[in-house]
Amino acid sequence: MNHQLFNKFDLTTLLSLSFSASINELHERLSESGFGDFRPVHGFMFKCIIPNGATGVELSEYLGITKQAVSKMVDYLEKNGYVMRQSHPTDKRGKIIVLTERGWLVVKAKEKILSEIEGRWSENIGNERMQMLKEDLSKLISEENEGKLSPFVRLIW
Amino acid sequence: MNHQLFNKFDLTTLLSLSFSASINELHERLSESGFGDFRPVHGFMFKCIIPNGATGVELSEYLGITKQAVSKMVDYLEKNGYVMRQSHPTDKRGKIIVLTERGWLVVKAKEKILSEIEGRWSENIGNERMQMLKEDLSKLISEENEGKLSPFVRLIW
DNA sequence: ACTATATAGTCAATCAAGTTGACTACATTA
DNA sequence: TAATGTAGTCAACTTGATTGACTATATAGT
Repeated sequence: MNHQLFNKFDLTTLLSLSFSASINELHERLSESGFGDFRPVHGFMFKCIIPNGATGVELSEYLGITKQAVSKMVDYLEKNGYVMRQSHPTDKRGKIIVLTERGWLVVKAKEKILSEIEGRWSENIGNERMQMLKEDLSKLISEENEGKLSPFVRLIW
Repeated sequence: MNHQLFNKFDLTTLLSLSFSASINELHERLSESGFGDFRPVHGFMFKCIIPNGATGVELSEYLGITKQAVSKMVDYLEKNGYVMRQSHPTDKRGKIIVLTERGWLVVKAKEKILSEIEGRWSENIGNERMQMLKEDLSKLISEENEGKLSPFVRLIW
């Protein structure tokens, strides 16, 4: 294995390529499982919807995009059967977005595939090194975000 | 430091967040240095142009996008003074895209900023751990790509 | 040599996922 | 109760992709 070939890359490039590899495989396999209409952008949103639903404004803050963009994304996901809009229990203006059964199915499928990928990578570099890797990345993220989860980027270097 | 907060995340999420953190800081600082019109998508293309230029088709294969998309991106970069189209020495159909002086300036600025970020992160987790991290990521990428550089993804999980 | 086909690049129309601004309905505060 | 704020949607626009059609030049087969 000539991973020396990649050793000249800066950390940012390595992060980009490893992230891409993971996300590519995930969505290829989701597509094979009948979730071809579920796109990479949707996954991050689901994290905020789980487990108790979320309002549009909550989602827009979590994702760092406008509420209008969220609204359109929810239109798409509702049309394709992944989520539902429910009326808010106390605020008549508000709606709560929750997962449908199909929504939960894609979440389960995602978790299964990602843990398989992570498992395979663990075999490659070893369990201890995988543990270290995750710990170190966690530290870097918490340094950057001063401990709280922050918006992400849709673009790449 | 509560990086335990992030430890529950799967590897893919950790890669996404750390990549975002890095790319966000890079482009904020490039913007402050007068390269606000240089966007994250352009960086990956530059890697292929350096050092000897590249044709449109080469770029489209490298980036995994269509040659039409490349052509439009080159229009933009040419308009903003980062690249030039030169005629191909042997193929009258072809053009070679090369960096202008301003193109080289942004590359230098990028390298400086990224190495500063990497340096700061090294102080955080330690030099040895940083070395391990890069080694492990390199291994994962070379497993996935069977040793050759492959297209990337513009989307996120 | 000549015709077939393949390739490099561009143009035009469309799409996907974001943006800003305007608006309605409901909530909250003074 | 009047003034202001907030949740969500609608419409128009932007950016970075796409597919399909086209021109000019290269290359391969006979």
